[in-house]
Amino acid sequence: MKAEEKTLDKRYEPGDVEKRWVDRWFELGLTRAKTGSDKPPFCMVIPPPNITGALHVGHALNSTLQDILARYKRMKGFNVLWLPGIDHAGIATQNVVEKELAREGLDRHALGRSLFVKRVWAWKEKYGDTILNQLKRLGASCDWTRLRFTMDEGLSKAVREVFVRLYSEGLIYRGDYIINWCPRCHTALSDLEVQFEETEGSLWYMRYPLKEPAGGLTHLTVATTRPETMLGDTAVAVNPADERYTEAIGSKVVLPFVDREIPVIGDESVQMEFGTGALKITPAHDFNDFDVSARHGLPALKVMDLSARMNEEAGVFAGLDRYEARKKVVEGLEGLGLLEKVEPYKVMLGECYRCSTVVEPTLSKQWFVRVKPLAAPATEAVREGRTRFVPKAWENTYFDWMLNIRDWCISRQIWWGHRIPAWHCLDCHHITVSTADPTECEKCASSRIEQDTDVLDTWFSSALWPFSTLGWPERTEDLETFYPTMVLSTSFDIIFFWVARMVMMGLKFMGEVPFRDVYIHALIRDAQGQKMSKSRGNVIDPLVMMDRFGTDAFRFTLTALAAQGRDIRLDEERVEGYRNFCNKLWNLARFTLMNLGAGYAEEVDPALYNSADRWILTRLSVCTEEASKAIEAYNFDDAARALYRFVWHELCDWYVELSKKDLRGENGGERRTVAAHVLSGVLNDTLKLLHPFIPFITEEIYSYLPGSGESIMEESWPEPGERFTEEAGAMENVMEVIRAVRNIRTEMNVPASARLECLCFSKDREMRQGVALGVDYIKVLAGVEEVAVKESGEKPGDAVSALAGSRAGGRVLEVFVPLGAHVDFDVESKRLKKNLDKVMDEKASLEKKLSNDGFLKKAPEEVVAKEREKLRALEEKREKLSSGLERIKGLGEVKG
RNA sequence: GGGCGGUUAACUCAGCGGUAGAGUGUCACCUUCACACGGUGGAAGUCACAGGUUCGAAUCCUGUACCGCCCACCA
Repeated sequence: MKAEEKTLDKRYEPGDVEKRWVDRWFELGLTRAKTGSDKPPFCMVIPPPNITGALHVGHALNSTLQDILARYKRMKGFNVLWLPGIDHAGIATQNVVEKELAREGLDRHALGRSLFVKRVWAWKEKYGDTILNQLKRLGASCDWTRLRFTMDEGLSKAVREVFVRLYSEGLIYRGDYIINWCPRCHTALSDLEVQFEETEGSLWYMRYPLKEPAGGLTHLTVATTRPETMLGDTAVAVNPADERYTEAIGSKVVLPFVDREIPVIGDESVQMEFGTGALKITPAHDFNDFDVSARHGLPALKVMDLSARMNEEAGVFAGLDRYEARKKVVEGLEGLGLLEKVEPYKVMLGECYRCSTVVEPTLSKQWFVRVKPLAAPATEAVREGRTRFVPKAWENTYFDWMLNIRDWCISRQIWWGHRIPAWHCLDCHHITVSTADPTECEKCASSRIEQDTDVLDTWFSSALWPFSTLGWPERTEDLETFYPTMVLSTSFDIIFFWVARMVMMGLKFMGEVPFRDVYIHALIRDAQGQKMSKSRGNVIDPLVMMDRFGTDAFRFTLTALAAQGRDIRLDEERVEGYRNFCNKLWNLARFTLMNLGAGYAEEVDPALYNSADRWILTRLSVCTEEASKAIEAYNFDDAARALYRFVWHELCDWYVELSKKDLRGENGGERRTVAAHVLSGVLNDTLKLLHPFIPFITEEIYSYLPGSGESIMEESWPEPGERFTEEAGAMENVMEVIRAVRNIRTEMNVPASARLECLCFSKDREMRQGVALGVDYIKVLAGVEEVAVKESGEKPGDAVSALAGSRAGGRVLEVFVPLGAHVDFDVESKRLKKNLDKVMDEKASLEKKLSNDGFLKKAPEEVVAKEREKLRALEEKREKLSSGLERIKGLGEVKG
């Protein structure tokens, strides 16, 4: 891969380079974690993407940030294990395969369970690694040899072990409860799998006649958003404190259509102000009603089947879909004169997170995890800081949820997933729960046993991810070495689904938190701030971005935008900007390589460094420290920005320009050698610093550098080097002069051909000396032919056509440009006037401040001193400006 | 109904007690031997609004407005 004589293209073309390095890293085994390493361990588990998934920007961001950590820690000398994996994604995958079957005119019932499951496995073999390849393409430096799948053998074992242990401790139970039912997927859903959508609905006021008049009432009017559920009503509830209905409590109403007599009960949960203050109770189809009925020992009556069609209990409505039934019920009531009124009303409708079908709360026999006993230690762990959220604000979200947590419905009526390890005895109905498949009932020894048909919620296996992937329940070396993991990086929307449950399970089964830090990254929106969604058509496809701008550019964009606690608005233009940055880096490398040539030396005596060398080395040292600190604090955006600024605005804009003469050999062979050495050294370190962010281009460039190893991944992370503060400061002053002269040049329309002489004044001796050292640089970079550095107060003599004041290190530095050039007096005097006005303003406010007793007394001394110094400087500046203005006026008149 | 976050240059965002910063865009000039995916220079902001704390507030506190998210069983 070395290309001694190869000349690099002017533009960096990412395509081939990226492919080549993905393969190369794998060949070299550089991303593999070592067993029995004496390096300190650093482990992260990847949030396993769904096998049905394709890489979206969220994955791209999260994986990029984790990759930065992994690469950084590796270079820092850690034994890094970034463990990859994929999730079997129960319902999602089943849906995909069912759709495939539908295209063939089949359905899963036609196939039968075992064939269907085989079919899903086949699908997984074929398409399951799509997203993994996309992650590889993104540069994710996972240990791909340790890839895990939530349904592989080891993990399935862990799932059974956990289920059995929780069951035997009474933390898993089976029972009839009201759950969220998806009538399309035909399965129960956990609370979290239901998404609420505000929908325009109606509030129907319906009259239920009282069996016998009570307290002057002949009927009760109830308000409901779901008239069809009245068929399953088993009571009407009113608030016992509601005087309107006091006498009705204890009496009965007759339910229309079905002529069922149901009691009127008193329950404090009823809001008197809402509707009529009378609430119909449908225990089998409403969460709240279920609770009320439980308090009063009421029966529950299901009136819908698994597809949300009305069942035989619904009498004449049987067989109708719930919405048709709603229409018919309303019409029927109207016919009976029992519909009092209808009001428009906004309802929050629960929808299935997979298929958006409106969920039907249904009474059903399901398996549950009793979470309260698990939640308590999980809350405690975060409170004690054993697990830390970054940004910390998310801890409150976590606590809130833990506090109000409800039992977790873990059974799903689908076929794809971990089947529940419970066997029902057909003779004695005992349930045998076991890690190994039993052959007989553990109670009556009957061999007539059947395994429960339900599978577990996908998140059940995900909850074990941090230890199941490391080999648990075996006590493997990986488990010993890498648990607890160091960081979990994920998005806020799965704090409940996943993070909280991992903490609970980790504490329960490992006795230790699963990770030290939880980094919650930003949510990516489109350029308009809209959430990306297929229906909006505003999805930015990471693969397209990577094709068009290169993976590095895309990664760098995501990183630079990843400020903590804030959403990201992703705009293509940003990616383009960072693509340009990559190109800039590429050309910096080209320039460096072009200049290494014969004079290049590996070692150079530091005593030979000049001011520019020492300046850039100092800046590099500062940048190194900034980047390291920022990564450690998860401020990836700060790190990216610091590096961007350093590369472009310090290294390229200044050092490269400052060193050009040296590199051309115009200042002798020694200078040439030293400059080449410094430039290539700085580039080398810069590449290392950038590598975690933009791995491909840095590897590629690194491979061309003399003395480079097989991969930049094996290099150590740079430590901040020696800083030459004073000399770097002097260099900054020189740069200030250069900028000032350039400024004058442009603003005064000084033609390139004009001879420019420059006079620099300062009272400060050190500054004068510093600038004097940079005279050569000023000449070259500002295009000035003569430079003189004088003590302030000396007469500028005849060189009075113009001047510019500029601040440098809090002191005023002046640059006089002599006659000889064409000078536009009009423009110049305007500029001076403007500057003067600005200075006067600043001065006025400073004077006010300094005449303020409070300020003088309370502000720290150094602040006051600083302000005094500033005022003095301003005063000087003002004098120069006004005298300059006077002189220009005079000249203008003479000339005119 | 609770809770959280946002409001800074045309756009996207940093800054979070000492009178404003970046990138993109824009304007002018530059086909200079790393790069026009480039260079140099410029213009551009009462830091949402109103009060308060402070010698001093974009920055802290209290309200208001508008945007966005999360949670919640008023049917």
